[in-house]
Amino acid sequence: MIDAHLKKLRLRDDISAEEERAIRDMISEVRDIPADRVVIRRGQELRESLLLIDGWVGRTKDLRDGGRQISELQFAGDFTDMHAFTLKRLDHNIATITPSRFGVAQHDKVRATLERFPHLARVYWTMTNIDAAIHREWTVSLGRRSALARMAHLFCEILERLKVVGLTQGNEYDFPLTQQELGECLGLTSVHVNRTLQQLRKRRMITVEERRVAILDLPGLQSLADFNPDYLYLENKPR
Amino acid sequence: MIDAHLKKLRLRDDISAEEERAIRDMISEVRDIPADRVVIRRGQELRESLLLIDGWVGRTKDLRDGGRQISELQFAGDFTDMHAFTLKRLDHNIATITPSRFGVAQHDKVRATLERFPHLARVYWTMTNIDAAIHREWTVSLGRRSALARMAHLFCEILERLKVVGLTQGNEYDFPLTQQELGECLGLTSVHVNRTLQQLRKRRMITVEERRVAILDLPGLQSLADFNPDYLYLENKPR
DNA sequence: CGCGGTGTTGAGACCTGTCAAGACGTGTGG
DNA sequence: CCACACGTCTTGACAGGTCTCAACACCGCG
Repeated sequence: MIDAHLKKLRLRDDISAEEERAIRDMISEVRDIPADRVVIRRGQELRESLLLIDGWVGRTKDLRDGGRQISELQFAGDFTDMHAFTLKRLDHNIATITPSRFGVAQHDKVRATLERFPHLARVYWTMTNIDAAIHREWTVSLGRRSALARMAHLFCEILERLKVVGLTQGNEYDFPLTQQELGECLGLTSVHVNRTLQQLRKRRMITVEERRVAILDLPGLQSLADFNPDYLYLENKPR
Repeated sequence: MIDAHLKKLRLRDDISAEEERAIRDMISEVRDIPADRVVIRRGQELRESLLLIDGWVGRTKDLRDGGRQISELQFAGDFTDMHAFTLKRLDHNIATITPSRFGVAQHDKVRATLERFPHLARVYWTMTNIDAAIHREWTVSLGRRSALARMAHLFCEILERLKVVGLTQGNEYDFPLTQQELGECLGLTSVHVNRTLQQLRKRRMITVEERRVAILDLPGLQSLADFNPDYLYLENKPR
């Protein structure tokens, strides 16, 4: 059930059998949430963190004018709010995009586990640092890349991240976002998302249909996006 | 010398005298770097982290077309690359904006200290999580706010962060960025930065002169920016 | 069968970028 | 001490990318 999570961790560092047991023991409960729900609300005091077992989830912030910005997408295997273990409340919402299943880890239990296994503390610290790295790359996208390159970049990122947890088939993956939501990731209106998608299709780089993305020309897409996967830290090192 | 750093930590959690000694012991050396230098280069293997003692520094990423995006600013008291302790290399550069002084912490020493004081591990984890929160807020700025609101927001953020370490005088602070560099933070060209600054001046919200910012109408600026300091976690809680 | 959400298209407006030129201050070398 | 180069700030004219508003097609679902 948390296999995707272990895959994600083990891509970055070795996890012993004992540590694996400790991780499994942290999850006390499973919770299913429908699509389009705010699971964690900004500011709320938190005593538990949620491990995403299945579904797509986003970190979102609402704006005064009714708009919304998604600052990161999350997939199976991601601890959506491990940072709440230290922050105690979040500065953003956690909102489901699809129906999702979460494992619940009580902070008391997390704390005991991480004090017993300082190495695991470093591993989870690494994971939140990778989240920050993803944020930085989005900052670059939003600040400096054109709508077209920005969108190409996002499709490249999602491919790499889903690969880690075995959710790709070749260069294809399920893609449940509406054009509206895609725009909320990219800082674009849904109208412009629509036109930009058409450009990617016309260039025969991707197809998007039936909630599924197929990347036809990955090198071309990566080059268009100026995509360099270094920021995802897809490498096993002792942490 | 690391007083600003301790102020920053103690704003978020209590640090015992023993922990303070351990922190001081982590710093083995002081290093002075001139302005406009890349201190840490993307990808470089790191065995130490740098605590900024004095000066202004930015996390930067270079683009194919010669452009540059700054994804975060850092001031005295900030550990510029504590995340390298777990990541082992960075996905971005650390570049000085002004001449800067750093304290050096060897990772071996950091590791021993944090294993001895698990509470300090959580405190530093908290700090990197706050960096991530700042990244998210910049994502919102770049994705959804106008040039004017984005700039107003940055001036509000800098005021709050400098206040923590005692580098403000009322609502004024030294501000060493060129308009070019300010544009690299905000995803704007220097030409547009110039025009946007003029708007802020015309509205009598700020003055910027002689490398110094004075905020004349803080409530107005915050409202224009839709600024909410929650994301800076300016509160003392046990971590 | 009607309704709401989603995707698509068009026309026009507006924000921001591009290119270019000049003013100003500062540091450097002759 | 002057001449000059250089970086920074400023301004203007224009281009272009993205947004806004609007309308319509399509589809799943109650």
